[in-house]
Amino acid sequence: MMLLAAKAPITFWLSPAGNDHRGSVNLKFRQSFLFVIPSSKLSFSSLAYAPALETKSYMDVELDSSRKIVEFCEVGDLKNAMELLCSSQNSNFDLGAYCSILQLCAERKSIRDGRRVRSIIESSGVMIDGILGVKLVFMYVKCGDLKEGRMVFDKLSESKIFLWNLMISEYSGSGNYGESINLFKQMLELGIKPNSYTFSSILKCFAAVARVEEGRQVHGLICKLGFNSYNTVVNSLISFYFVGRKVRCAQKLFDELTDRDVISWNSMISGYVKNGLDDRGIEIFIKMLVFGVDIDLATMVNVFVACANIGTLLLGKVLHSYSIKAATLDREVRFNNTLLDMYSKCGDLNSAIRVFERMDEKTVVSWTSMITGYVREGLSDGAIKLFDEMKSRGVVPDVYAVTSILNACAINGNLKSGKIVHDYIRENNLETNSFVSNALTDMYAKCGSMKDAHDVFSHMKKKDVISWNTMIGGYTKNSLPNEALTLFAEMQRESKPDGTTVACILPACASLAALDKGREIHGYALRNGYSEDKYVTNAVVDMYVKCGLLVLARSLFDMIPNKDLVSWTVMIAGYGMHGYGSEAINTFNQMRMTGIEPDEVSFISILYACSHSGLLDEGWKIFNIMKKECQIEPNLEHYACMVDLLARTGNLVKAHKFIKAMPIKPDATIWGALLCGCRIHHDVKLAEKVAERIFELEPENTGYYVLLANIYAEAEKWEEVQKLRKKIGQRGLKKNPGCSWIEIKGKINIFVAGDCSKPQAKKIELLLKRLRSKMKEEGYSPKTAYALLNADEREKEVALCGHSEKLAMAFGMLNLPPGKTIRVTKNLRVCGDCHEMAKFMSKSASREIILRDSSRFHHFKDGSCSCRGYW
DNA sequence: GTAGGGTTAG
Repeated sequence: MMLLAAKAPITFWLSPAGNDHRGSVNLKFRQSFLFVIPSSKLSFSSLAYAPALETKSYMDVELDSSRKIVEFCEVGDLKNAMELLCSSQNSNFDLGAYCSILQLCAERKSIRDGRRVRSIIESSGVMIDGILGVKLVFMYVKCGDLKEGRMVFDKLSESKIFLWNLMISEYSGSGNYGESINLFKQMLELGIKPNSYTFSSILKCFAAVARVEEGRQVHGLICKLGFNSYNTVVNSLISFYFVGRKVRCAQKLFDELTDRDVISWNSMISGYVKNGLDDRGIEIFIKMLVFGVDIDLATMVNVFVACANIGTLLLGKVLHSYSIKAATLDREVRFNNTLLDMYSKCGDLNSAIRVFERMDEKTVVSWTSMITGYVREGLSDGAIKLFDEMKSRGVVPDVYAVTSILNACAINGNLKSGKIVHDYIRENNLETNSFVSNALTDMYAKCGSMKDAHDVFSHMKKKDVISWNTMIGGYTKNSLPNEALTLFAEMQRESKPDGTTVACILPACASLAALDKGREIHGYALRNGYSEDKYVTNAVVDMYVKCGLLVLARSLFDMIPNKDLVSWTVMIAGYGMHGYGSEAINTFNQMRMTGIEPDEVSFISILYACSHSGLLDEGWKIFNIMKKECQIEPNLEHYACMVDLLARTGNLVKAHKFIKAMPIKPDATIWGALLCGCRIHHDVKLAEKVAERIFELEPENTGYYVLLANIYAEAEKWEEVQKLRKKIGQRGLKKNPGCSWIEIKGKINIFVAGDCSKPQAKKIELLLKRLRSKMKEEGYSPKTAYALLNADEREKEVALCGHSEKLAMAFGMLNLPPGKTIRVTKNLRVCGDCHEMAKFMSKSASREIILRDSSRFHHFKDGSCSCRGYW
């Protein structure tokens, strides 16, 4: 006795008598037993014991062992079958034994045993072909090794239709539809006749890769070969046509099918539901009941999905009780998952919770559906709690659960929870999934942390269009339009922007008043067929409104065939911004006449429009409509509009009273609106009172200190101005620097107050000086109060000349062709002196100037401004 | 006999 190999598992030869027969190989092979003992079990005692094993002649062993292996396999005892196969090595086990054991390996998905069986067969010299080939391929594909299975399949001298079908369905199951189709074509070329199994598998493949035309040809072949009366084949055809959106073809096949089974009915319901025709799906279901067809799990799952899509809670409830009475489906986890999802989508979270709590078995899908239900109801905290509970119960979150909870954190702005989820994602390597990393980016963006968002985004190996859109939209919504535009330019080099990209980037153009860029993107949307998308059209109108092209915006708005609430709101807000209050009201009334009722946002737009046009009575009327006709409780923003309206129109005392009578606690914005009014109507006393309240509420907001300082300056109370300046300095507050910009030939030129470093600075200075002296000649005097410096008039005048909006306007005069409208945007409110100068410029140079400040638009033409003082 | 058609979430 001796060891032949030292590697695990150790194989050694043992002669029946314990003698070494190595001298005669053939003899030894026939008369020996092959032992395969794992090295860990190899010990002196087992070696010592081995020679004492009972021995028989090889013929007896072979018959006995084959029969015994089959018997072991029949009772499912793979362990003993394997032990016997391995321990009694001989070349002549019968095929039945090999087949049985390969079959069992396949059922148990034990590729290790399967491979061992294969090596034993091969070392015994038996050819792998015929039935053995079939079994071996079957074993490999069932154990998940499609590649090895294919290699064996390719070597077989001839293959029965069964194996072709097996390979086709396995490739299809692993998502490799192309290879399934290749095999199908190959078998047709070889003259192998497909059967009903082939057709039902292959139709799914043609549907999955949307090769509808080829699928139709297969339909032709089915008819030619006479398989068009097989219900399995027709059922597959029905599904195929539904996937290809050929609803009528599917219905026709169903109508002509005499031998309908439950799957035929279910296919019809599911097909209609997947084509968005939920009503038709439910109709089929009702017919099914009328015909007395027994429903099953798939029926109810489809029907609940239809109810969820329609949002018909009542029908959902009826069907819930029906299905419990008709069958015992409510123990099925899939049934309950769909059911609770239906309840939550129909807005009945409590019923969903009841279903959830009664479930014996809860899978990650059940938990995810509940989490999504909570998110849907805006209960993000509850969603986060559920997620933690799920984890503590040992349910492992998958990609869906993680994206759903990230969505909850995003909606809630809960950065802390979001970061904990991110840690979990990192630990479990889920970041490689693009859904997860897109959801992570979105969560960070919605929580306002664009740095973290960019971190996730930049580490993504594969960025899809959603990744780009999320990031660009994130920058836009976080008021970082320049970053959005830079990323958009980068995206154009690496990926193709879609309609969503356009809808995400246009607000950035709007906020920068980057008209040329906006036009370019609008053109891109038109060329690529995105201009039908309602998000795009609304964003286009909004962009033109905010870039000052109100007339164009209106004509594009008129061309929108199905205006939704957002379209109307954009237009109303547009009129408001440009000071066309009565047009805003007309549009508002038109909207209501078409049956669209305003929401909170559109009320803000219309109230804002009234206040910027001084329409006091109309504003009040709308404020009352909001409460009485639309049952919308006004929020802080609505109150702020009303205070603004009262204060602007000079009703300062009324405004003050209105604030005191508010049912909700006023914030700094409300008092700020009153403070603005105090400035317009020069009420220093009230201003001081109001400012005191504001400084308590928002001590860090520099804007209000500046506003009060302006009020003092206009009243020439220089001491007070000085005090306030000191206060600002002590608190370490810095005045937000005024900055204006103008786009020329697509390039945005930014000017900061007093900035002399710009190109053409000398020319600009000269132009402004000339204009100033001309203004003086015609009787204008500079509004030096706006200079806010306790200096002499001459110095103030110099300071005024450095205002950013003047620099930008002058730059426009110098660089735009004569007659072309000058469009300037400013980050703060326009200064009174600049406002005067713009009026003058528009007249003396006969040029329209459109100035957008942080509050509204000013159209200057022939020496007057559209704001008529309301700003 | 082994293979096929309908089944929940973002």
